[in-house]
Amino acid sequence: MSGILQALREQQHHMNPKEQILAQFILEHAHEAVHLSITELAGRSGTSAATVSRFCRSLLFKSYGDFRMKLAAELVQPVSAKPSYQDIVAGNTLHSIAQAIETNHLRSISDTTRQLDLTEVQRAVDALHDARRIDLYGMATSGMVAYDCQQKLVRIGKMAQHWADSHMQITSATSLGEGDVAFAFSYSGETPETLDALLCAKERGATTISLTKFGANRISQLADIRLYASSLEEGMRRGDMASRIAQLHVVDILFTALLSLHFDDYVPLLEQSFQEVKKYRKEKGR
Amino acid sequence: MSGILQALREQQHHMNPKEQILAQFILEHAHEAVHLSITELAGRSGTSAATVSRFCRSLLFKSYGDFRMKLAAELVQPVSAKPSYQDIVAGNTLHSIAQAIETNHLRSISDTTRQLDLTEVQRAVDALHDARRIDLYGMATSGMVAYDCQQKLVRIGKMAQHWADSHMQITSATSLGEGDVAFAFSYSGETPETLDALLCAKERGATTISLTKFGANRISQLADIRLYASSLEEGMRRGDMASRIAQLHVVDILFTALLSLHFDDYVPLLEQSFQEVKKYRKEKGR
DNA sequence: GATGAAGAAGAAAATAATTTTCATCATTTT
DNA sequence: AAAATGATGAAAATTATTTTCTTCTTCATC
Repeated sequence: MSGILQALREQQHHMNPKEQILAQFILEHAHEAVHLSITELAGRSGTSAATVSRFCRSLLFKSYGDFRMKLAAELVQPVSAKPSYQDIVAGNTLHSIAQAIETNHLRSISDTTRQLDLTEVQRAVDALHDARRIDLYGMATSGMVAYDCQQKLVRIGKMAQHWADSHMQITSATSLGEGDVAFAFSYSGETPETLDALLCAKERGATTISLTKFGANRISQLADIRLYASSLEEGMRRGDMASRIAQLHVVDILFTALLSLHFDDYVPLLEQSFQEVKKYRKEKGR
Repeated sequence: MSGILQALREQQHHMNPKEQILAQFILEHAHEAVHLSITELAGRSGTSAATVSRFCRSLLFKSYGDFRMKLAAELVQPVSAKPSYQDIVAGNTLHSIAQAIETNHLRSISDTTRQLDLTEVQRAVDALHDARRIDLYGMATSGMVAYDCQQKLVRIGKMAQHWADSHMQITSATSLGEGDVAFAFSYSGETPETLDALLCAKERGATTISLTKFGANRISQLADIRLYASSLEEGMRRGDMASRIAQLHVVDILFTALLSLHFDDYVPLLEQSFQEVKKYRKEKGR
């Protein structure tokens, strides 16, 4: 079980009463729900159309239609087609560990791709392309993803910075402005340091992009452009491993799209930086 | 190819002119089409909303919405149906880019798992567990992997260091000795800076581990314990993206194995570090 | 070649669906 | 207990979709 239904299950208990009822109905009758109009769904679940509409948008879908389509896409994949996420416990054999991690990573990549909103990707690509300066925020594991993204952007001549230090993140955010981009990475979407930096950047007029786990969270709520990476089930140990892979996967798609859409601008730079590294080594006597 | 798209292709030539145009557009931009409203689709395909509506109903769908949902469901392919590695060129659509990267990453993870030598993994786990100090070497993209590995090791109380700076790598390697571990990450297996550091560590008596692409290469030749991550086909552009994912995958397996085999030693530490981060934040007033 | 029948297609009207606004009610805070 | 906050549904506004109606084209027949 993954994605939308998973997010519903996790967030159900933090919802308003009627929204909980609605979430419960959808969880129990998902296959039926996707065929219902908003009014029908409201009727069947004992709520109102207004509540359903608000519900979808509070889960950060663009509309009820958007929600319904993404749910439908999620439901077509028969559960049997792919093994689901597996947790890791003490005393497993090496083989079962490798197997479980493989399953988690594969799943997390395909879930992420499936739920990727290409319109948002396009917007992110455009924002990055047009950006004067790019700031990347992320702590711990997500800091790594931010760093990876920075490396890629620098290689194509973008002015991109990542600060592992949370004070420097804020300091840097303070000097952003219109035409700049602030890109926040956070598995939970609630990391305070990352949130602060993004908020600061937004207040200065920078375009904000978020890459968080699926579902409503404070960081993506703040962002102009919202990207999501699949999350493991709540309570799963070390969910950040799969999440980090999924986030990198999204970064790869972004970067490749950026390259592909502006091939002539960037590819020569990339080639050049590769050659220069080689040349520099030769000069040192290799 | 199946269902709706197949039907469109077959029936296309028995349709009215505008419907043919519409069918053609949908066949060419299926993934885009499912995100469009009836008016948008009509606009993009050079027809009218009325035509689109009639088109859907003449194909025996209940409504445009019904058509759109079923098409969306059809476009989600099961993992098994995905092709092998794909290269990325200029001017691809976002969808094909996302698809290609997904395919590469999925493939690279399963290849890596399949070819993983669990005996070597076991040896690496033991070496890491027994290590007094662990040095991690890697440049650029592989530096990220090294950094990720360091983060994990530190969280379970290991003395692990990663230096992005090649001079510091050597400096640090110089002070290693028997009972220490030097772990080299390199996509190509030929990165001179990483090779130098590993060589230096080996000469001082440290146990050496390598994580490189498959096949003979100087770094793995030097290492006592050899791990491999799948590489994309030769000549593939930007193979380091998939390779990095594969390397992280191996790191995850290593780390999880380490945890699982010494559960009682490490898991409390991990739990503790997690709680401390939370507590520290609270004290700052959150 | 003119005439009319049949059907294709878009404009506009009608209908339906969705979102937003607004008023009400319940709950919590002061 | 009063005020403030927030949840909710009714209704209004907006938006999307379908149907109707009209025009235009094509093709068969005279």
